Amino acid sequence: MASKETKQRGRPRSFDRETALEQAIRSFWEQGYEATSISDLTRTMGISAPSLYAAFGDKRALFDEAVAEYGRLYGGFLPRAVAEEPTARRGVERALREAAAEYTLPGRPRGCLVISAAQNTAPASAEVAASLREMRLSNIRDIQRAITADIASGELPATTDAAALAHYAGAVIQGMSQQARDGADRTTLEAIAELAMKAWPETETQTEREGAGETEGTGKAADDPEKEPEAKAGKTRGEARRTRPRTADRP
Amino acid sequence: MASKETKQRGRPRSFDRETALEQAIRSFWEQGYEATSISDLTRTMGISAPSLYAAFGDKRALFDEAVAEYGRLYGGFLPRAVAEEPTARRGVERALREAAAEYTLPGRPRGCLVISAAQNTAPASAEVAASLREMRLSNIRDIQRAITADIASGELPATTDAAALAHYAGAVIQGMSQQARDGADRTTLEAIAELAMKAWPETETQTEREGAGETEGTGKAADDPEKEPEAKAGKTRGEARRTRPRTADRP
DNA sequence: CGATTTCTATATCGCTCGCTACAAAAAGAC
DNA sequence: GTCTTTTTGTAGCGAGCGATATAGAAATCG
Repeated sequence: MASKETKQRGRPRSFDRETALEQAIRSFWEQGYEATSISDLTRTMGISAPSLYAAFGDKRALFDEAVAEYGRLYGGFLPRAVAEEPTARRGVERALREAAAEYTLPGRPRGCLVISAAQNTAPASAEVAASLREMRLSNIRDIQRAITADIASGELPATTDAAALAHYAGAVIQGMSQQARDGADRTTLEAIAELAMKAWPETETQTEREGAGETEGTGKAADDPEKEPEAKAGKTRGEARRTRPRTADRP
Repeated sequence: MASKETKQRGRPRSFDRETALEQAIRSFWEQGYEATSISDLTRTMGISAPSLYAAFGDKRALFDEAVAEYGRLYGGFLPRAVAEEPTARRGVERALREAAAEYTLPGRPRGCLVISAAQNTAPASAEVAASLREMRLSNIRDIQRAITADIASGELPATTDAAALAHYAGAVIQGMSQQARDGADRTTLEAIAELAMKAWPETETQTEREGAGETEGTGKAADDPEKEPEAKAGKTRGEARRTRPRTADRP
């Protein structure tokens, strides 16, 4: 099945679907779901309404596809950082640092589409709001899972309140998104992120290790956001954190 | 000067203007500016459209009045806390604590109208968005001013980055608002607030400092020795409640 | 009592919304 | 070429938007 040899029969599409989707992402990212009208979309995507509906379904389907692509291209840094770093602290620290950069990159809408595109939602689009809220809660659950694992492994004190710490980190990220929309620059957001990490509980085994002179060497390279496509940025990453080396940092 | 003794000449208004405004606040608070339609408003306010326009002007004027009244009734706790507490730390700490309560009070829309009602804004209402953004920035400037004063007085280390610390506090508050909208309960928000304060710089003169009497400590000493036993719904009127004296933060 | 003033309800206005018929246009299949 | 399939632009659907014209209802004034 799925032989792509057969040529399209009818008149070929005169626009690039991915480019058009990219423009739709920008519109939704900047204005949110409700406030982005079909005529906004047809203008920025450079196509007519019937072409839009033929290629993407309806407004809701286009938005869903835009959100999925947004997660693949822009918004996946948080679950990625949490999944890839060996400790929750470093994961959150990296996520906050990357958020500071991602939320303020020149030439992009500011802040996080998922955080901001659902608000101001009329009852008619309650489904959209609920869907995006679920994504935000899922991100917080991801963080909480990492924290719980660190408590179990002794990386964090047994007295740590995992849920509270996770919600704190989520709040800081959401607050940073809000402030980015309000014009805060990258430096300001980075300062916020750095301050926020001062609230993180002391590492249980802080004094004993620290011998491995890793410090900067690898961190610099692993710092670059949006590098690997990360197959699916979707949710339901049940055991995504099994990559924890648990042996300090660097072999 | 203007004597209100003169009786109204025509047919008297058949609804209570303040009650109607209160309902308008709820609608805008829950749904935001854009998503709240005139028919939403006439339904919840219990009046017809012409009555609404006669009593409040247009939708924008009604919203402005609703925001002003919101600040008077609900949203003024942050500037109040910052202004009334003797130190920025205690001001922010109190503001965060009050935000946790205010954002989740039963029978009220969740979160902060100012933070959430402007997002998802179409170009047509750019003015509204700009106006609310300016209010958020003003709140952050208030915090920053208090921090700068504390640095000058030696209450905070001279190395403290006032702007960064202020933006951090603002981000935490905005993140808490977002999470309140997403269903976080008061306990969760309080845990976030408590964690956030662990990032606050150590007080310079942590041990003594009580009798030295800085200038502004004159009348401001109305910093209430615990008299109110945790007033339940006592939301307004800046009575500074405090669970423990300023000796230490940790049990 | 009219006369005047002000509020209320009905019934829209012009506009934009998301969405879609419709037929011409452009390709492969025969 | 002719037929079939798909995309294209035009043009417009019903519904809801913010805002109003109009006329009747309810109060005070002389």
